[in-house]
Amino acid sequence: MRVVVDTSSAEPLFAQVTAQIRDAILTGSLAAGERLPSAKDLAASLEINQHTVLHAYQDLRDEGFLELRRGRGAVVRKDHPRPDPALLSAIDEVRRAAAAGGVPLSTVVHLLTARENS
Amino acid sequence: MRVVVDTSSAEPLFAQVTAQIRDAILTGSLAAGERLPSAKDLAASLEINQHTVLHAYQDLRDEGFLELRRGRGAVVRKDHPRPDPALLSAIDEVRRAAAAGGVPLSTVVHLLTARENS
DNA sequence: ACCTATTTGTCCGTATGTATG
DNA sequence: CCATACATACGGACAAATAGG
Repeated sequence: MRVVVDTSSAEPLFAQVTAQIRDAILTGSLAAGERLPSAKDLAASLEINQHTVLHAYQDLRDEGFLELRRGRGAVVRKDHPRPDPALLSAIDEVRRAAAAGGVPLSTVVHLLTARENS
Repeated sequence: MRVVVDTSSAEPLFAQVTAQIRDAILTGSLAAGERLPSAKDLAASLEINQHTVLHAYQDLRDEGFLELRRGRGAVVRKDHPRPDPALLSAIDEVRRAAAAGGVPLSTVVHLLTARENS
């Protein structure tokens, strides 16, 4: 499981971790039942605080992707959410339209994520 | 808006705050559009940490009850979730059954909330 | 246009508790 | 009994958005 963080990014560190792990699960590179590194270890390897990783883990738990247990660690749930086929095709459509219009993906990401702060 | 916390309770402080505010909203004693005290102020009046209150506020935001804005504070959303009538009647049913069987509400609460740690 | 105070958002560090193995 | 690992709480610091003067 490869995770990287960019301290200079505007995206919060915990959100970066959340997004990457969520992605790893959705793409299958993190299999159901698989155990994640402990928050302490992952934090050490990323050189960030353990709480920041725990924040990410807890968000993923709330989203239904992880099961967290004291003393045991974080495990990918077997019944974790899977992307709706309609969503996948919609994403595909966006990718095609962006490519056709010469719009860089970074712009698409910006349009997609821009919102009133929450 | 009256909130109290019990430090000796097994329920986490932030969860106590979350539950009481959620309840106040659902019962209407906290009206939509109403502004909550700042996390700092509420924390001071409860003699707990500001972060603990913020944790509660952010949970309630995630549940759709509050809108949080920097510099502005926490406001009850106009379109906050309302209890499903089916849920309310189910709760009523539980209350009747418990009363009929002489089961104390504390037992019902225990049965209802007992679960594997999350 | 500027400055200040307020308020939430994030991150770090530390400490303690609790469940697991 | 002991080590591991998540859970909660406290404290401090700084950033960013908002509101008001």
